[in-house]
Parts: sequence; C-alpha cells; structure tokens
Amino acid sequence: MNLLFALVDCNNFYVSCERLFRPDLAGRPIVVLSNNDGCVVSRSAEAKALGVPMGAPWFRVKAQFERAGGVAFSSNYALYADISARVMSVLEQLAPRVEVYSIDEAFADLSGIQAPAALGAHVRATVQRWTGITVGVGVAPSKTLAKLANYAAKRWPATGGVVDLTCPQRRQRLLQRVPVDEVWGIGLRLARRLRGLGIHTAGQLAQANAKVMRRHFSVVMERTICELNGESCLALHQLPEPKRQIISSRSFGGRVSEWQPLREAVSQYAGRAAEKLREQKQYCRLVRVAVRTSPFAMNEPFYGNSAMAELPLPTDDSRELVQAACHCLLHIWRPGLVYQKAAVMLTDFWPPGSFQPGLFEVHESKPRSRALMQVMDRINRSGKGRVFLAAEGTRQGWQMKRAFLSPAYTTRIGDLPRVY
DNA sequence: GCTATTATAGGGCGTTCC
DNA sequence: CCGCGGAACGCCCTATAA
Repeated sequence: MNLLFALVDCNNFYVSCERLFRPDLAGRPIVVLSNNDGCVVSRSAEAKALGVPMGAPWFRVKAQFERAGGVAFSSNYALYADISARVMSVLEQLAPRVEVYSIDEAFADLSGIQAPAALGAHVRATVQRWTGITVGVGVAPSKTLAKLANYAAKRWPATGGVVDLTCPQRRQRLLQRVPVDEVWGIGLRLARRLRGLGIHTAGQLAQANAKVMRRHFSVVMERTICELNGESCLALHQLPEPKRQIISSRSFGGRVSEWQPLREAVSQYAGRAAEKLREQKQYCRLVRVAVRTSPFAMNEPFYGNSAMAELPLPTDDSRELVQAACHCLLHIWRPGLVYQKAAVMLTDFWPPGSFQPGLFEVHESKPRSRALMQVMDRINRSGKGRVFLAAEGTRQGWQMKRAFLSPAYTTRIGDLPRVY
C-alpha cells in the first residue's frame, strides 16, 4: 500500500490563540513576544505586512509597530498549550493515526484513504468550527513533501488551505517554484552551501544525487532528497519517544551580578527541571549548569561557562538536583560580571529501578523522598498555590519580564472570559 | 537599555578497550 | 611485551526546528 501523510499546521498559532478572546482586535497587527518580551515569535498577517521580521528584537520594532496601531502580547504558554491540546484532540477524532509534532503541528497517516484532499478540507473546517483556529493541510507521500504541500497551502490562498501532492505532475510544478530554504531540514547554513552549488529550488535539490550529497553533507541531506522524490524515509511516530535530556533555561528579567540571586535563579531552574523529570517518570545522574553574560553587550567582556556534576545514584529529588546544580555554579561563577542567562540541563536518564550501583558502594537516597516530591507536585498542580525550596529565594528580582501577559482564559477559574 | 527556549541528530575527534 | 587497528564511547560542536 502506498504511504500518504498529512501535515496539519496552525496559522500564526500564538497570535491566533490571543485573538480567540479578543475579537475587538480584528484587523489590527498583532505579535506575540518570546520569554522576557525579548523577540517577536508569532505575527498576524497584518504584522507581517508591516514588515516585522520573525525573531526581531522587540526593542527595535516596538516604536514603529505601536505607531502603526499594533498590539503585542507576552507569551502565555498556559493558554497556547491548552488550545493546542484541543486542536490535537479534534485531529485525533478525525484521523486514524496522529503524531503530535510540536505545539502547533501534527502529522497524520492517511495511507489507504480514498479521498485525502476531501478529508483534509473536512479537518480544516472542523478544527475551525470547534476551536476557532485556522489550520493549513498538506498531503503527500512523504513527511518532507507534506510539509512542502502545507507551505503551498499557506502561501497561495487560492488553494483554500489544502494542498494534495499525490499527483506527480503537480508535485513537480510546486518543487520548481519553492526556494530551497523552504524545504524541511534545510536551514540558513545548508541553504547557503546549496546555493553555492547552484541549487536554488526544491526541484533542483530533488534532482541531486542522494549518495553524492550524503558524502558532501550528511545522511540527513540524503534522506531529504529521497523524501522530496516521494520515497518516505521518516516514519510516523504516534508515541512520543522518552526524553533523553531536560533543559530549563531562561534569560533574567534584570541583570544579575551577585552570587545570592544567581544561586536562587539556578535553584529555581533546577527545581523546574526536576519537576519535568518526575513528569517523565525518569531519574537522572548528570546535572549541568551554564551561565553567560550578554553576547550583545559590546562594552562588557563576554563570559560563558558550564560545569557538570555526577550524582552517586540517579535521582528525581528536587533537593538533590538543586544541591548538585548549586555545586556546579560554585565552579563557574566569577564576581564582577553581569549575567544575562542561566541554564540547568539534566542528562543520563535511568528508568526507575534500572540502575545497578557498584557492589561495594553504599549510597542512601533521602528517606521519604518519593512521598515529599509527590506532595509538592500535587500542591503545585492543584492551582491553589505553589510550594518551593527556600533555595529559590523570595525576592526573585531576576524573574522574567512579561509586561503584556493576557489572562489564562481557559486554565484559571478567575481568568474566565466574562460576557456582559 | 531592551536580542527566546527546548530538543534532537549527526559529525569530528580524542580516549579507552580489546 | 609491544604496537596496531577497529569498535565503542564520551564530549563538544554544528545545524535544525518550532
């Protein structure tokens, strides 16, 4: 049976989520900013028309954007995650096998479906009606081509938001028109190198010799070329792979120089990473902490460093992980610098009960650790308040900026939208 | 004066083991 | 006992994506 994939992608997802609850903003340019209100990460069509680039630092575009009547929002992940879950649950009702690929995208396996384009249109209309979110649908015999079909569905409104590339002639026509950097897996650097070889379009890349290109680039490039020719190399993964790495990384709302606030921030990040680790039902043995000053401050020297600690036994206890993280920080903190960002990384994961300690090693895990962590997690999930380790401090002047945060309309009872 | 976060794959290279 | 060569692994870096 011939394989067939669909890629369903939400249009301007974060902006669309904000718009659901602000119909008064129809027609206005809207952007959503990254953490710390740093960069533009989602733009409405009006904001794109104003020429606001993706990833633009907010402080650079702010004045002009607001003069043009634009409205900015801070990232509201509680809202986006909830809307995303609703969209995905609609997809799972309409398609037999779905892979949630990111917060705003999903692949579906449509192999054996009689009228895939009609199903695509049905999915689009249903998601629109049930969630208010507009999606584009691309259908093709490989994931990379489905991505490309989705690009076409968004790029050309005449498609009605659904493009089916099952027909090889249609596929060829599209490939010739799409610049090579729009191909999934081809970023800035690879596109530059490809153009150096005279490859400017997706069609030209599809015609390159896969084996030769593997030698010049990598196995990823080889697969991309095969996929562009309709030969599926990337399977649908319905079940997410267990994570192999957990990172909690954040820029500070203000600059941090002193040991104490830096230690508190790193403690909070380690505590958050530990929570994520417990969600995954994993234990970890390696903790790495990284700090850096701003790479953009030309008048200060740049400093960036990281240190790693190995725990005697894999753990998921916040107290042990925070302690290990602070131990790392001690080795890399230098006085007299202005830090901009810190990160805590957990790696070397072990499923419960799988770790075999050395025969003569005697290491006790903390008593009642399990019960304590469960209580902490339960309280913090209840929405009634938050408990945390004192190591995080209570002043928290480094907390991230979110000046334009919208209410948690769908996840906090006090923030429910009111209709008068 | 303000420039995001999180995750993965793969390559290169040095070390260790056999 | 020594050296060679390949496998396996650790570590760091690059590239990519959303």
